[in-house]
Amino acid sequence: MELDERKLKILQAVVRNYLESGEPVGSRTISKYTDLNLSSATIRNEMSDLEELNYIIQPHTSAGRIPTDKGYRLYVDNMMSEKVQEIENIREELDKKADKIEILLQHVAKLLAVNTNYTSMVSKPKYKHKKVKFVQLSEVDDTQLLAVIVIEGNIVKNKIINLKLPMDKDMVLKLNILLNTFLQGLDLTEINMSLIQKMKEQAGEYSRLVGKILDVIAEAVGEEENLEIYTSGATNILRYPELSDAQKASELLYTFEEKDELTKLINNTNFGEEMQDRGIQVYIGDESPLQVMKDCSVVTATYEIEEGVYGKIGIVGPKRMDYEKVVGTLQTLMVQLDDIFKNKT
Amino acid sequence: MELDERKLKILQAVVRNYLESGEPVGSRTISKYTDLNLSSATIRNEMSDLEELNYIIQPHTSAGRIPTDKGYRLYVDNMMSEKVQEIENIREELDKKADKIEILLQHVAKLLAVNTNYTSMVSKPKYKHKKVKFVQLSEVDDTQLLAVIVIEGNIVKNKIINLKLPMDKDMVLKLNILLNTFLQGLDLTEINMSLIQKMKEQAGEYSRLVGKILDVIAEAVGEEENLEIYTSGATNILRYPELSDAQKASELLYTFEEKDELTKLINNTNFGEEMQDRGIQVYIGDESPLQVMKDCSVVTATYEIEEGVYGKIGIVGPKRMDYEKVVGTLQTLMVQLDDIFKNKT
DNA sequence: TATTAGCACTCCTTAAAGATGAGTGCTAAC
DNA sequence: GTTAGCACTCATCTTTAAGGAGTGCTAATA
Repeated sequence: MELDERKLKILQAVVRNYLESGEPVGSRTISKYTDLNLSSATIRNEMSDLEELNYIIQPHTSAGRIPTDKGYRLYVDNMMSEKVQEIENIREELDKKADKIEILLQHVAKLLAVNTNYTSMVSKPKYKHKKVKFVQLSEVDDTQLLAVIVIEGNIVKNKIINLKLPMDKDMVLKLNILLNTFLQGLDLTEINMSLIQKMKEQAGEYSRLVGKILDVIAEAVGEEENLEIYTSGATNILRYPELSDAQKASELLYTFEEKDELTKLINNTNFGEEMQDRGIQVYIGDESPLQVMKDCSVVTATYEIEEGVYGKIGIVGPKRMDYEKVVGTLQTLMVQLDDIFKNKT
Repeated sequence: MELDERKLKILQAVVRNYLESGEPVGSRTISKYTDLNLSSATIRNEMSDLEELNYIIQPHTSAGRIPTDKGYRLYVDNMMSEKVQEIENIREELDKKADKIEILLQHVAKLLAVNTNYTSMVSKPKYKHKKVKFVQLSEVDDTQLLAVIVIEGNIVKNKIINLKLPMDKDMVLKLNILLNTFLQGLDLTEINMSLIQKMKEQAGEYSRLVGKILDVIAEAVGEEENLEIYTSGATNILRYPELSDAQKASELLYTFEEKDELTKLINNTNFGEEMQDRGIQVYIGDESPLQVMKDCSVVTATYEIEEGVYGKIGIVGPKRMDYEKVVGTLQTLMVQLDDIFKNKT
């Protein structure tokens, strides 16, 4: 059975109302709230139908209705097709901080949390198949070497290496040439055992040092792998009574504190269901990849900082989330971020 | 009026008991709990005295007693003088991660939180009057320069600088020499305008580049200034009913999420009241420098990673904190950290 | 036929009213 | 100085009742 215009409007009214109040909404409220000019009795009949169709549900007899996951879903799908455009001046805020990507992202997270009153999370972009761009050893002092590695995306890693014996200046130069000749332009998977063997041979007595440096490279690249996540506004969940009972709140907050669970969310790119614009995905209740969030809704968006290098931004809140605002904000943010990254490069 | 042995023992019993249960403790409980072999009636008389002296208090008539801040204070002071020594094998845990100081400290925070079931925080050590140890410019490619700065304490900072025109290799070399000659061994306050002027003169057409690099240095050092704080186990506060009502919990959690308030705690080194060993300080209730923590107790300890370079570790929990354990754990931890830093340098 | 008014009914929420019990203070006896 | 005993207080828990929001159904209406 298809929903006619009127049922749709009523459903929408129920959802909207519930978003604001968090209380089950009754027929009389809808009757007044909408411009349908129908009596509560008529609404009741329609609501009864909607309940039968599993879009809304009564928490108990003689209570108003609240949307089911299916109801939210319909609402979201419907709403998404409408043009949402709130050009905000988020941009200004961002420009100030656009210097270091970590700080920028942390800032983005905060901005989102403050703007929406939900919890936000931002993942650091994942560089895949990063190539080594540049390697350099320098003497800091007699017994300390500094190894600097630049990989694609201008990620710079460094490590201090302690030496037992002072090193010849010429040797440092030689090693530098050796390292760069061998490694430049290579991707981590291409640095294999036979290559390492060759390098060590050429390094002669310093073969152990070369080994160490390669370790640093591996570590540097690897570190980037286990993707970092920045969160903000975790305490916002306490604003919503339906999430803030001791048990749930505690679990949720713990998840945000520990963060490692969140990677599941970030990695869950379900291309099939992906939304049209900018990869915005909405998970409602059980749809979420995370069990702890079964009473929440999660909205994620993908941002791209350069070809093939992307990260995710997410909002976690109660099911009665203000989807319009969240999706709108995320969309604007995506545009802004795009801009910033384009102009930067 | 001085407390006699027996009163002290009773007070101690009240505190201990309350630490465990979180409930007001009655006379009968004490009568059984201690080895004083006194009837509950006697205990009642003594408790009545203790109440008059403001060491304990009744939340309401016909309830047991709970310690006042003053009572806790006496307990802590008394307990601290006793030798607490629980050599734990925290060490093992730490060694694994002792690589990057950020990771180490984060790990310390987590370890503490897990071990104590309270919330922990660790501040990154503050390097004062850091001297520039080494500066290096390298060409990454035609239009990108990499500036690396090593400052005392082996803190490495780097920044990619985009060039409009490719740069001569010789020039890079020259600039490197220039930078190092001028800057090595200098402290930030010593890099003044006249010095900068001189350097720019010598750099000729690249004076703007020198300016940029100096900016990077300033930024690098400055960044280190606003001290970072790592926290762990913030959700632990929800374990304690007296802290976990919506209002308090929310404020506390927010404080831990935002962190910037915490600097007040970290910076509050009150040398007057400092504890004998290793600068352990205990703030009970209102004694805390932070208003939000007026219902908590805070224990902080200072660690030193090298002469004059120190950071702080803190534990925040309910007033009925297991002071013995916390102080003990902190002491052990201090020893371990000392060890690690000594061996590393 | 679709809409609406009216009414009985359900069941959550809140408040009030006991019942319970832990713990005290006091007194009198040991 | 210590202790047993007992009346008394007051939070907490349980029960009960009142209130009210909202529904479903039926019958009347346009």
